[in-house]
Amino acid sequence: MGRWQPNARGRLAEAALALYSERGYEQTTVAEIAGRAGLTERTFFRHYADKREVLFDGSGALQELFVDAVTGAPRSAAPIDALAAGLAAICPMFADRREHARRRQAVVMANPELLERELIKLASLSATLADALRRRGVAEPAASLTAEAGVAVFKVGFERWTAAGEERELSQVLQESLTAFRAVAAGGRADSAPRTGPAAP
Amino acid sequence: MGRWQPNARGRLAEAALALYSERGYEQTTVAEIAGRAGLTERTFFRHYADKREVLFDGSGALQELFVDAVTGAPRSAAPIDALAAGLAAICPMFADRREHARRRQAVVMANPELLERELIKLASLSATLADALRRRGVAEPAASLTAEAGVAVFKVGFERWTAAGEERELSQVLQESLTAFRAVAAGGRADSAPRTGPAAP
DNA sequence: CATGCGATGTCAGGCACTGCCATCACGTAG
DNA sequence: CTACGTGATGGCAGTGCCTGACATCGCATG
Repeated sequence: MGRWQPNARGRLAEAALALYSERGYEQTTVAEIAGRAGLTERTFFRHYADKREVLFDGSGALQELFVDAVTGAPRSAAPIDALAAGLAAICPMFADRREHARRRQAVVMANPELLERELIKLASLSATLADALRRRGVAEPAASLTAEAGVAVFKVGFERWTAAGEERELSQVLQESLTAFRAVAAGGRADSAPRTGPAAP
Repeated sequence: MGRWQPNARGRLAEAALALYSERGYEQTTVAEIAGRAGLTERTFFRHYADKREVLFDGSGALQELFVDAVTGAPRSAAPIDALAAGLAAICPMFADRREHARRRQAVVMANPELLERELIKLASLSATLADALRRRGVAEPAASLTAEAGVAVFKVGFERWTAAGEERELSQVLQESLTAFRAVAAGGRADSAPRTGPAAP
């Protein structure tokens, strides 16, 4: 047996989520997280850059899956359809993890500092997606706008999935969000009433 | 004459932008900002909640302008057109302020902590816009997605405006971004080539 | 056994931010 | 004119996040 217990990183992440849930993010000190994981504060900061990052371990893998799927979509696919392929690719990552996602989502939404970190992760995803789209030949500002749209669909869909019942699959909710988005952008009223005239900025 | 120099808040904001530009955000201490404004560190924190907030004084007014215009759009206007009215309403706020916007933009983009704050301000704007749209009768998830789209158009357009020459007006750039966005969401290739088949998530 | 290496611990310190109390000019009641 | 309340500020101590420098310890390799 080694000198140290295995998986220190994972133990820190577990301890942090548990303590943030139990007593709140601000009321939890890094020393307490480290202590619960059987480590010291200094070691916590060797594994995670700061007190927030400990909740965002999987964001790199998510971004990689999403972007690779967009890059690998058929050359004939329109930008919005390449995005759809990316959304489909990340769904397996959350299979059997809805309960974990719910707990994490509750903690993040309850703390502005954590929400800020979540948002910059999504912005990083958006920037990388825009880059992938440009390599597919999409011009600006269409590439950036498409990427932002994809992230918006993911964000809204993911939130609805965590709030939904067990019978609704993530892939299904994301597909619905994408469909609703297409309708809105096309100028639909989204409330079954007829429309009349547009306005210009 | 009063005991204190007037406009302490504004002096702090000016000093902060100047120091963040000159020597960088991380290399600037709050005590230095306060000193440059002829005040103390303690007083800085009475005017601004933290070291980042000092760069976001106008965000409340921006949000108010945007949301009020969406709320006040004709009942007959589709959601996306109400958004266009909001985008038009905020343009005067930046008249003759492009140079200030450029300096601030450069500082914010160069520092992840400041970018996080910028993103949460935009998220707050998005949430308030979604609320305004729901009050107009727009259902979910269309309301949230439309709001996210509006913020995306503003973000992308604003960045392009700060990077553009003096002859391009903000209202013009925002209108172009909105048009590009509509095209992308409709499934356009955005690169003048014909499209073939879509994909589903 | 000697040596290097990797993960951890220990310690000192800077800086962001907060709570508490003091200060001081100004306005106003008496 | 004096006394008192008020609002913006200063001073100071304290907590917690985060970092740099150095020490420790088990393991692998020679």
